[in-house]
Amino acid sequence: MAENRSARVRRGRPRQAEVARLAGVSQTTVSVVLGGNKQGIVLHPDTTARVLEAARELGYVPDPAARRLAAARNNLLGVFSFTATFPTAVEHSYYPFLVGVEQEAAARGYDLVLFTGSSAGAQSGTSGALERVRLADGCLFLGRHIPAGELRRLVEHGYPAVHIGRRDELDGLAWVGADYVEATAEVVRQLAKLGHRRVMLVREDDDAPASTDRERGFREALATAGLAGADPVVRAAHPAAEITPAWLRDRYAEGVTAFVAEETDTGAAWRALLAAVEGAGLDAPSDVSLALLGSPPADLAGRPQPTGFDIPRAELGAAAVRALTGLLTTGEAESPLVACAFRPGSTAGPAPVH
Amino acid sequence: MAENRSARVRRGRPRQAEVARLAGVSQTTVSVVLGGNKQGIVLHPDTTARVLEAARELGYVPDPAARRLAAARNNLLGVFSFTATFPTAVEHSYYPFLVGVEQEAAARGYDLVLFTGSSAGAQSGTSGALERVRLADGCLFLGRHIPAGELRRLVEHGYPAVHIGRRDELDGLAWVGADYVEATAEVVRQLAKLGHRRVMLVREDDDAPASTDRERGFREALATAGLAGADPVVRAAHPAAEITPAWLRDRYAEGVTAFVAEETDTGAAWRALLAAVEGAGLDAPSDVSLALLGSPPADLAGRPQPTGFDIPRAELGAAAVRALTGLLTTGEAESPLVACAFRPGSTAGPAPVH
DNA sequence: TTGTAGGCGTTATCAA
DNA sequence: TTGATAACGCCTACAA
Repeated sequence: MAENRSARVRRGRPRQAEVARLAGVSQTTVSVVLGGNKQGIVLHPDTTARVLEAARELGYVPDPAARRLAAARNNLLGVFSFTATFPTAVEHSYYPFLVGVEQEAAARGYDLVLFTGSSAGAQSGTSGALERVRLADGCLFLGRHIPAGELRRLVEHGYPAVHIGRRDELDGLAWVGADYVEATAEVVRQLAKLGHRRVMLVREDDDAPASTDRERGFREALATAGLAGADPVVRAAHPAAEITPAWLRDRYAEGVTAFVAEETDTGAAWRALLAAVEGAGLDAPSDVSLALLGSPPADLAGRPQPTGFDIPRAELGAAAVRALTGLLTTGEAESPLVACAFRPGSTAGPAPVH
Repeated sequence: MAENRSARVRRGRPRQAEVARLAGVSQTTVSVVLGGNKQGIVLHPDTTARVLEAARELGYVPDPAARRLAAARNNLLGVFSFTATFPTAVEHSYYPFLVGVEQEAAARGYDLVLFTGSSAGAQSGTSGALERVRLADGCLFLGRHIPAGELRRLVEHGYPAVHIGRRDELDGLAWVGADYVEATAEVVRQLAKLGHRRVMLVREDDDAPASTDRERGFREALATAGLAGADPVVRAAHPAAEITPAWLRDRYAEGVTAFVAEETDTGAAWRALLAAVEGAGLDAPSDVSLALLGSPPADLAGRPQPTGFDIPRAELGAAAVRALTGLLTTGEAESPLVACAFRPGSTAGPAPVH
């Protein structure tokens, strides 16, 4: 019987009606009082006090589903990642973003719901998994490969959504992202200032915005510095195989004195660059300068700090929450770009007299 | 007006009633058909087909809030940690648990609500922060210092709660924990098998269950192996200061050939042990054998694998979810102990002929 | 100043 | 086989 199940399930979960009974008022009054009395209704202070006390005593917490259904808000923010949020391999995790998300959400009085729709346990690709997020007032999305169709549906229906990471292909989807263009340009400017005239970028063979933004910043800064020349960009599908000591020696012989690597999940490009330099019998930063457009992989954290920039992941998470709450309250999101801080590091130095 | 807001929110989002109208059936029939007809009601195939077709045509997707409200369960599990769930300082301390929690929750169709001790609900008053977890159907707790008073209140109210880590002092609180007693005993047995007759345990000066369990397993195994002797346990409040090369040399001179360290947050005991052995001019495993009751700190991951055991953190998280969902559905939790796998490692070897 | 009544979208019961 | 009808918990005009 429904009665039985309900009674069992809601055991220990008081409802407004019970608070009302205890306080000796109507359920409506409880709703008004606990709702902060936005309507400005004049209530007797005693009534208010009794209701609050009763709610406290019972440990009343509003049911999020009911709140949402009544066309009100939940104070729940969703987080949905297209891969598991906590994958076994820490290096693929969104943990650093969550640090900022959690802090900013808490500061603004929102609770966080982690929708597990796409973790390993769930039937992957289950269509409709995204719909669950509608339990929350709005949702943050992250991950490389988004189910565009489902997400589009949500956005078109006016559901507040913010993607962490630039995402232009979905019209109307708000996003926050790191300003890779500017951050990369700054790295190039620094190298130019150190006297480097020929700089090369090693990037993945992937057209993610994060990659193309870096390349754009790279090329623009080269042009501005008057360093445009032979094609300065290498796309490496398998960096370890392509960025060899021989390759590096050839570039060096041609006059290239600085190499810049894109940050990737595995850090493959950076690893290959380090190995190639060592294999070529060269030294950074005395012979060649190296820079990394992002952070080094965890297992290389002990090595000398790469010159480059840090992606402010926590700050991005916080900015995403601000954008989402902005969408929720004023209907408009704030500026989507977050600056990356330049990291001097110790892998770049003055260009050698060649 | 409420009408307006509701209308705006559900714009373009068909309801079962509309599917019913299009299919020429009642809304109930739609619910039954789309719900997979769990009740086994005999339906005319044509009816079913018409409903499905109408739903497809309209792009019907159920409203998660309404669904959860009607089901009288939100399928929301809380995860509460007294220190920030996403600590920046303590590197990923809860991360491994969350991996298992997320997977198991996803597999069972639950979403996660993330709470932190410092910020839950963002109320300025910290007291009562725990009450917010009632938003979820049940909650997982982790961390060393959970406020017992508040937690007791929840448990006494019949709120389903499971603690990750043994926690006996709170009557009626369910928990899951690693079987440190057995795992530690196994390490001692292995050392005994290698010929060690005198083994010492270095533990923290803290009475957390995780510590006392290890000590118990240690002593029991020693007794069973007939190796009981002078007090084999050292409590070190500041391992670095107490476990010195001189101290180690003295023990070695007394005939101690194997040292076992407890795993701690910082890995201080293990660090001190390694440093002391090196400082004493000894080598592991040729001179002395070392074992670690847990995993090494991240920055020592490159070093040789310590002999010892791995705490199955992900498995613990998963077990906690199973226990909690068991509480939610059948009212009873399953077996709380999870076995740790012995890790051979390379820091222990045959006892030297002394 | 407080209470009544209706509805949000879904599920489940029970009569037709 | 299908269709009223009543919850689920909360919010909010509106009446008292």
